[in-house]
Amino acid sequence: MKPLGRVAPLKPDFYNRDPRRVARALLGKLLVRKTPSGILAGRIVETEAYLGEDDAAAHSAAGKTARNSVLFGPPGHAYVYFIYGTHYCLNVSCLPDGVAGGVLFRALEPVAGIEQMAKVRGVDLPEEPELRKISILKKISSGPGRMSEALGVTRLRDNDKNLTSPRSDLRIVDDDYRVRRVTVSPRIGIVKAAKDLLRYFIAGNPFVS
DNA sequence: GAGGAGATCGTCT
DNA sequence: GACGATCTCCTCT
Repeated sequence: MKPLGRVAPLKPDFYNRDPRRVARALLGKLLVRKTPSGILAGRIVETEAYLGEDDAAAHSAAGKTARNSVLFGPPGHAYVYFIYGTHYCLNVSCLPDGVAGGVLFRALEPVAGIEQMAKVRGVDLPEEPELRKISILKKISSGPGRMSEALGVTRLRDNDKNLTSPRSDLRIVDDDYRVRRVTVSPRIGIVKAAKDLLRYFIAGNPFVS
């Protein structure tokens, strides 16, 4: 396995299909951020699919605006939005240029740069690895706002970034991790289309939000 | 551990 | 002018 910063990102074709399939396929992949002080990475353990103009809960439901235009663009681009006056959430666009759709990243299992991510999150991480309980590690990147802060994702910095470019400092890579079982449930925190089973997570993974 | 309220601002009505 | 694809802190148990 090459160093994480040198592994090629997933290609546009991976995202050029139904968001439900992308959301499921993204589980187990690594979300990687390259920074001057090192690599930050987490395994994707929880996602949600947003289907586009037919999905009442999706930002793209009311049509294209300046805010959501990335969702209508080519596949594999980052859609970052600001919510509740405090948090950023990261999505990736799906389907061909001109067709809306995306996948929200909801939780990561920290893999690399754990100390650096804990620091920016304000999480007090014990020196001794055996004292780093799951309950502490979960505070780093379990939840859409938390994982965005851990990786330094902002709208200004990352919105519309091409995650499939070899030059991108934010990318998704496959390290051949095999997901055993996926569970599906309703999406979190929405009112419209609240019953649709469009949330996907790795069964039994403790870092699910 | 559970539940409730406040934070805080860009976006759309 | 209302509200949201959330998180944290505080209180009560």
